[in-house]
Amino acid sequence: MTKKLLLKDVARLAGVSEMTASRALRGAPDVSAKTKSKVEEIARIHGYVPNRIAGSLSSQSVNLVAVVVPSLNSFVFPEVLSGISAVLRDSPLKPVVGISGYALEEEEEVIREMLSWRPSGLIVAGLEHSDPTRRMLQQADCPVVEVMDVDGEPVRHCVGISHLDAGRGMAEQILARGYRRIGFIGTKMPQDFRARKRFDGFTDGLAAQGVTLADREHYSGESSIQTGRQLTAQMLARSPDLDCIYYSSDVMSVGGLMHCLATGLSVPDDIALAGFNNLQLLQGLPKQLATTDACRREIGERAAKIILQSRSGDAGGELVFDRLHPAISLGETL
Amino acid sequence: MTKKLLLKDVARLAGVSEMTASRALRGAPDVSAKTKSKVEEIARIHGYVPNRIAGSLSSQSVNLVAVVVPSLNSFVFPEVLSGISAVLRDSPLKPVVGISGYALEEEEEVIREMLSWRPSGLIVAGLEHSDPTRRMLQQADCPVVEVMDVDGEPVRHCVGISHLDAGRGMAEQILARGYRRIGFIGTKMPQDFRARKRFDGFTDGLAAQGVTLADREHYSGESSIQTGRQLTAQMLARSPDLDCIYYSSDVMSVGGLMHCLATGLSVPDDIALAGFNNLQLLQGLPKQLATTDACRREIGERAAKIILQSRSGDAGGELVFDRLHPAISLGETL
DNA sequence: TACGCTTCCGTTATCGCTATCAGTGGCGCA
DNA sequence: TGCGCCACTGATAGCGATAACGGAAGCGTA
Repeated sequence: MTKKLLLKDVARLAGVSEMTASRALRGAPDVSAKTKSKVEEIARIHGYVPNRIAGSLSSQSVNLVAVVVPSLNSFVFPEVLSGISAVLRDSPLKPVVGISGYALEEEEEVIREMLSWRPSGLIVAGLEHSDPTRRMLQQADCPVVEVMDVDGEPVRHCVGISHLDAGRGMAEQILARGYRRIGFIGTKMPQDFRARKRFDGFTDGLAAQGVTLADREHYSGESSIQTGRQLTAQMLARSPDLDCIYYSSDVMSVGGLMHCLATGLSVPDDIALAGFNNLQLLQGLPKQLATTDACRREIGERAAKIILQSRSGDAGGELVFDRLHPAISLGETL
Repeated sequence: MTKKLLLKDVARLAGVSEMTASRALRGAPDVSAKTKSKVEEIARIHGYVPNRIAGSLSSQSVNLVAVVVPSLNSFVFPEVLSGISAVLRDSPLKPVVGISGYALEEEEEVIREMLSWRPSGLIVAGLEHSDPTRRMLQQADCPVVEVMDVDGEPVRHCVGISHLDAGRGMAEQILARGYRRIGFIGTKMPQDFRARKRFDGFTDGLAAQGVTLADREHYSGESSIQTGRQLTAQMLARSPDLDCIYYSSDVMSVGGLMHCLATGLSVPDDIALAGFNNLQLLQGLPKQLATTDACRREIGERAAKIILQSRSGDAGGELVFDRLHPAISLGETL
């Protein structure tokens, strides 16, 4: 923990001006190879770490992309992130993650914090925001992409899938395969807008063919295999005549499958199961669970590309509204 | 996207000086209640977002704690993170996550990037670093905590468990229950130092009682249930007389369990299984898998507390070396 | 009235780096 | 020789906020 080392120290030690040292370290042009290597050498030896706060203030540019997601525990957002990282990898931009915890007020706080660092872009999950948040997004002087969902009014760019359609689509598949006594297990609605949309789409899809939900259960807190298993057990105890359960998340449907394995229920003969997301988690289970792919990685990739494009000169840049089309895989449980 | 709004604009609109506006918005003292609410009102109406880059440069303080972990996909680090977040929640500090991808060069880059933002603290997973990284950590003028592991020489503070002991402990348990034909499935060593230590501890523990590994398999890439299942199938095909497999991660042992479920092998009668981490994922499976708790959340909490403490005046602050003691749970698979 | 104290607000000087522009020396060419 | 141009380097002026101090009222007390 020696004295703080500043650019001017490096410059002095290298026998050049601050400006030249700055240019050398940033790889800016107009520095002779000899000078450059001398400065780099000095910086390396002394372990100089530039102060990006000062640098960014001066250059009015920050090489960060803010990414705001509801949670990292839920298995779903890390994959969006890796899509983003992959695209940003060979660009000067780096992603920075903020967690909103499925709460609009917290989201507002996190986004305000993020924007106060003047990032080069902002990617945020979901279309639903508090009014102040929406205003911040509108006024932000960087590209903003709302991801995951397309059912609503984006502030600016948008990449996602229709969760309404996803729910509806699964309803159709389930009905087409003859199931009629159908249950639903999902998160408490106010927290997770996309889960609500899937639910609405699902009941819509059932209603279109005159079917109504036979049972439903809403839980709060993070989804987990255990919760899925418990709620499935409860629901089947309460409504033993169900022939199919639709879950708002794969993690939960895995729990359902575990219940069936443990109690000897045959899937899908005794009970059919379907989830949502197409999590990596589903690979390797004894039965391939039915699910809808949420295009998570692709959403991340596209969002990052939008940021890169709107940055690269293209003054303004087209407003992107990217609606991806998720594929249902029936697996072996429908 | 109106013109950028600066503090001076807010000040002008509120009819006060920049300094007063700054104080009002930060909740600093020496501002009358009336003036304060007026400034806040103006700021709110116009959606002013302070520029923290300028603010931090001026005040020489940044309310961020850098957290560098190898991955977010692996199920293990999100929980460390939530421990950190929980402790930091009611402090002015906020965690910022960086991903090192199990590669020392990338870690070096990420840490350099992080430190260039002059955070109030740095938490990094693991004790193994490149030389330049180690030098940066030593010179950093903020508290530094290396977490997860205690088998080695920390640069400064350290919170974690002994993975050597964890491996050794599991070996003892396995031997105590009479297993002798033992296999190991884990990640490729150069990538994951803690997995290697568990492996070393494990073989040590076996050797202490004259047992050697009957088979072993190393994979690269992220751990997954599917990989666990495949490698288990391969290993059992190759070495059908194994009576126990130890995995370097729970995700993998779940895969092993899935293989057994699918092929009708009885656990632990035909084959015993044990993993590591005590992931939440294990809850709700048909069989409770044997594992070692890695104290992930507690590690995160303690690390964050160290940061908070060394910040709060305590000039210097004691050097903390916190060795937690993980508990083995035998579950139903040993 | 004079003096001290508190309360509140403004002026000035950075913070550490980079954009900008103004040199400086060397070289080619007329 | 003189001029222009190129390659490189340095001096100056910010970037947008805050720290530190200085001052102007308002009030109580002697």
